[in-house]
Amino acid sequence: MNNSREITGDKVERFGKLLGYFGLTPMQGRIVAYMIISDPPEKTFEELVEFFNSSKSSVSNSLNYLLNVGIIDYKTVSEKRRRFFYVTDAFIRIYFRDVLDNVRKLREMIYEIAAMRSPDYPEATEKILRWIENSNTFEDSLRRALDESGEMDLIKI
Amino acid sequence: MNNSREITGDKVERFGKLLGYFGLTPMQGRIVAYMIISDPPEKTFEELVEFFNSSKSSVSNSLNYLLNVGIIDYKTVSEKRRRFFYVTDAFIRIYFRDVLDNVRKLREMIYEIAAMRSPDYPEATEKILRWIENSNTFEDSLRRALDESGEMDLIKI
DNA sequence: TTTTTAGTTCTAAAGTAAGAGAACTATTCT
DNA sequence: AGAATAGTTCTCTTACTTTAGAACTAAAAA
Repeated sequence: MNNSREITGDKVERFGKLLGYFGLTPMQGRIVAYMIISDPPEKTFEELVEFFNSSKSSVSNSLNYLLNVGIIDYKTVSEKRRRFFYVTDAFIRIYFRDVLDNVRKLREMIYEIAAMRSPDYPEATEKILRWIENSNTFEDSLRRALDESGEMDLIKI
Repeated sequence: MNNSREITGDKVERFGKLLGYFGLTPMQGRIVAYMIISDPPEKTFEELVEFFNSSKSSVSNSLNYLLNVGIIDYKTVSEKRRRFFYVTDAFIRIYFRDVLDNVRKLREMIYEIAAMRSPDYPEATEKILRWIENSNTFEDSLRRALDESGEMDLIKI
């Protein structure tokens, strides 16, 4: 238990880095990772600043971003002023919602382009129409997966 | 037709920017967008440098990246030295393959964390197990969608 | 009313990444 | 062999992002 802080810190860094692939900055990733890995899962502003030995501004901005997109939320305890932040259930679905949104935009754009292409290069246009089919396949299955995993929590966010 | 170059350029910028959400740099996005929008769909190095009025290094690096990940390919014409680049069919699936890969890594990491958590906060651990379920749902449907859209072209890349 | 708590906001510094420009290279043509 | 083609590779600049540090603020406590 004496070097568990080191081990935890290392895991937080590895997990935090992985979260970078999902669009979080290093500090945002670290915060989410730390909340998931350590006990208790609720952390205060001050605890985060201290654990990471980082600036308050960095933690403040990171927490506000994470709150805004719904990855974290907080609870209050009566007779206590500070907030206790924790990671929400919606975390993974938020990422997929963004992916879905991008694919929808892409499909719309490709559709627009297919419609305005000259008839001189039918093969090129056919290829584009296949992309639209592909996009539809991905959109449908993503949407189904989102529904399956319970879109309700997302809506309230 | 006199200002079609302007209109095309504008569409290329808008589409290119959208491709930025899929992880491409502005120049990579512009190149892919231009190849999709304009006729003929095959473009040479020199044409790209000229159309975008950009540096050869930027186009060279962008093309090599796009070739490496399989978003574009090229054909040669006998008795001609330069290569004719075009966007492959695999384009959208490559993006989803990356998403799938990230989700798999995330699930593995979450699983690892869930396994080593203390039993003191069962609710937190339960939440994590729900994330694993969620990840599985997304992974399965993405994998199915990838299979459906024909993984074969991807394998040859 | 003063002080403390729990942050926020502003400016600036450090670190990254994209693209430019020029020099360089390998192949082909003359 | 010399010149041209079709790029590549290197270094530098500019722009953008992330984090730090310090000053500031609103609410609660003393």
